[in-house]
Amino acid sequence: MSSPHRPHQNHLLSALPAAEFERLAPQLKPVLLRLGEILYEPGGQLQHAYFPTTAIVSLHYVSESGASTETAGVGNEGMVGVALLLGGDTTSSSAMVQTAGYAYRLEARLLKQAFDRPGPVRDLLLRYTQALITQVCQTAACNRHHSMEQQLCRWLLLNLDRSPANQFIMTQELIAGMLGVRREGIADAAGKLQHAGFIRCRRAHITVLERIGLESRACECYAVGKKELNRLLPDVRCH
Amino acid sequence: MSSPHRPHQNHLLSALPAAEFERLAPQLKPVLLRLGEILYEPGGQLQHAYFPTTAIVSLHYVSESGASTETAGVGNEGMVGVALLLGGDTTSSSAMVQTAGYAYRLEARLLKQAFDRPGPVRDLLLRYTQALITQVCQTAACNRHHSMEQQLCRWLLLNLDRSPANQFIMTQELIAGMLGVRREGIADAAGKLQHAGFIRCRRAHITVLERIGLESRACECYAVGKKELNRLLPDVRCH
DNA sequence: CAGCCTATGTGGGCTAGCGCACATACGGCT
DNA sequence: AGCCGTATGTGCGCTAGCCCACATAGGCTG
Repeated sequence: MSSPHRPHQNHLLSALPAAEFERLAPQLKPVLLRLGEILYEPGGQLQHAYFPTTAIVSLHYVSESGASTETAGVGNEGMVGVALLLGGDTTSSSAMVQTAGYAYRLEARLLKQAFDRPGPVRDLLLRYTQALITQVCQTAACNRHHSMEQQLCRWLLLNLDRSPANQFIMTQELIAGMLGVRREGIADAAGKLQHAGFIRCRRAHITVLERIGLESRACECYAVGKKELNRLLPDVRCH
Repeated sequence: MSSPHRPHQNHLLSALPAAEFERLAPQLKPVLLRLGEILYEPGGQLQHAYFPTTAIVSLHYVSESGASTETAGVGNEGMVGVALLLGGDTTSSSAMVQTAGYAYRLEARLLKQAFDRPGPVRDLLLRYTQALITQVCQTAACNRHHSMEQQLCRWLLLNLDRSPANQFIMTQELIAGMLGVRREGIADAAGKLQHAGFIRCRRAHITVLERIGLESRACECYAVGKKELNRLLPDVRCH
């Protein structure tokens, strides 16, 4: 059956050996995440971890002045709530739902329990943590050196990989907020990509027409990051 | 005795319970790290972890075009080689010695062994990993939103906390390379700070005269990051 | 179908930081 | 002391991205 309620749509879950998966499965609760929903805020206690299937979550760092930047995104390739594994029960980041959809939720206590046992679950989660760190490092470098158009292309591609469709339902303002830039900047960059025929923008919709085009204009960060993810989580199918 | 060869000068090591420390101590080998030495490069196998005492190591992400950015620094508050814990034996970052000094080196195999046993060593290392992630996230946001002068102040303060003295032996060119900006930019920002009387620049030397001044011109990132580090590693004295 | 709210396109002035090109000054060396 | 290599100060033109202000145009609601 093709309901959205299949844990295997999350690549981390599907990479687990059958026995481990069966043990975890009854504890996973499918939840619908709504656009804009905050899964956790800086300083708050994390109650659950989330394994997105169709939802996409954005991890930000929000500075005092209110300016915010996405440090990493999490979709069906990952898990939200790595801080639970690392022992600080809170994070200084916040996690916001960027694309509405489904995720499987696991109670913090149960996650820790699964993680404390040596074995494939722990290994997988640790490797995912490294992949996440890599993504954040890349974002730091990308923020410093690459143009807005390059960053937008990278961002679209990253999220395309996490999406079942080739269309995002999302305002440019929201994207700008994610990347920590001005809306006008995104409008400008998106305009160029649209002229080139790579994407098509309608009100609150962005459709990707030519993926190759985006890849050619993205900075290397996208390709490098994807390669690294595949290296770290080789048993996980990324499309 | 006040030789540089005391593991306790590293805050992670000194935070371990005595019994754990004694177990690890014979496996720690003091090494002198020279300025510019590369501890590991992207893709290379990590052979050792390092616990700096007086040395400071800079973790970078180097992009294809050669442009590089520091994603985090590691001094006596931390450890170089977190990737060993996470299971990818390599990293996509590189680690370079930014301030010459001493560190204690631990073989990768022994580190993993200590980490695999549940207990304080593992908990501490995991929490340190989270602190490191926080630092990288901050760097990403800081790169996006804050001025060069603010970032320079943050960088000086971070490294001051890791230094026994109030002086850095280091060219401005090197600092620029770390931050991923132009040398002239650093010269400019440093010039302003010098005019204000906060620092004093001689050839390849920067002396901090008024720490408070730097704090007032740094972005919030410094204070927030330090607070978070203290929260995550409360048993570790940061001065 | 008409009205309104919100999303997107566009333009003008401004600043930080870049790239380049020198001038200068420090400090180790013979 | 004098030399020379390297570190630092400075200036100029350029561009990306900022802030602000407004024009347009989807698309939902009544």
